[in-house]
Amino acid sequence: MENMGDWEQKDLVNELMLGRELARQLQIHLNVPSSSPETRETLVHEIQASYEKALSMLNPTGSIAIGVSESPPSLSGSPRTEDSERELKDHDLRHASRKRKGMPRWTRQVRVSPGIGLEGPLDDGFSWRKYGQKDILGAKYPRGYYRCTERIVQGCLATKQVQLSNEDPTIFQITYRGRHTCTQAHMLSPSKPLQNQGPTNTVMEPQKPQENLQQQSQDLSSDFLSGLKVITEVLDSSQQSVPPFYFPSAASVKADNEAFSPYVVDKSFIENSHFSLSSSGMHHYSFGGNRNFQTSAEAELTDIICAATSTTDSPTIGLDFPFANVEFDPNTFDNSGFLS
DNA sequence: GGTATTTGACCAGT
DNA sequence: ACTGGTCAAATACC
Repeated sequence: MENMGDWEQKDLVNELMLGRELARQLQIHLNVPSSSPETRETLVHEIQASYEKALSMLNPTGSIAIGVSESPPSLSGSPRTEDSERELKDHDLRHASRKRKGMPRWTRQVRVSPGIGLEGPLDDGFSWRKYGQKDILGAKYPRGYYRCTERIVQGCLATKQVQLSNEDPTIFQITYRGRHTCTQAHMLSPSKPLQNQGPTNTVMEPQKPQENLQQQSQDLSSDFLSGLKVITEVLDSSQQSVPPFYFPSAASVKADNEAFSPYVVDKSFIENSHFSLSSSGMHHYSFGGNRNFQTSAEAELTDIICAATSTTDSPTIGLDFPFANVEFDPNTFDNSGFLS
């Protein structure tokens, strides 16, 4: 058994190494004329984020991590989450524990500004399928459960939960769990996110440099940003306290949407603004509606916080698997668009 | 008809 | 026993 100190130190080292690697990448990009300014900027921000994380580790009172703290780190000392997932997958997804206790998870909060239209956390480029919604004790709004659409085909166990903040309905709390093991993860590249996008939609620009930033800072490991687009419906402020809230599940929402409130997420938009990956030609999802809402370009999307929490050993974002062992996996960076 | 979502029930962890 | 997470049948949508 290892003591906490060891874990912290390990995470700190990982974070610092990550920063070093990012700096290295930046250097490479600086020497490559074809490298886009956005990429460089992203790297810079990533480096900063990495240092901030490292500092926050040294200073527990730091405000970076908000955690969704979950179960304590694995006592075995080895990052077994991924292995556990694979085991489950290998055995039988259906019979696997319904509560994936050992899954790493991190939360991201996204603010949507009513009246402006908004958007959310963007596209992570992953396709998600809603498999449940539940009222949570103490929460005003239900929580929506989404899983990677590649789950069945590729056994990808990544899932995410979306819920409106109790205190501030303008904030979406998105919790990612598990790592993407599907091909989507390998195809994503923040630097060129919308490759498959057909018509350009001005509605939302899924990948602004800043967003890349956010993404990378949250999950360097790539996979996760999840893609939601949240659109704020234009309603009167009086309605902000809002009634029923539903999550965007991709599509269906339409009918009910009308009924709900300030935030509508609706698949119908997809047509206007979509993101998606499509290696497999799956669906494009986006949350948000497009009816009376204003869209994203002006939307004030604020990624307020992102925190990563690993149930097992790495409490920091981006250190989740690949970095947990203090090894950089080129693919990881590749996924993040750091490498060509 | 195929695919995605909804929703009540079931199961596991605390 | 309670709560959160997932399953799966029913339903809706394209």
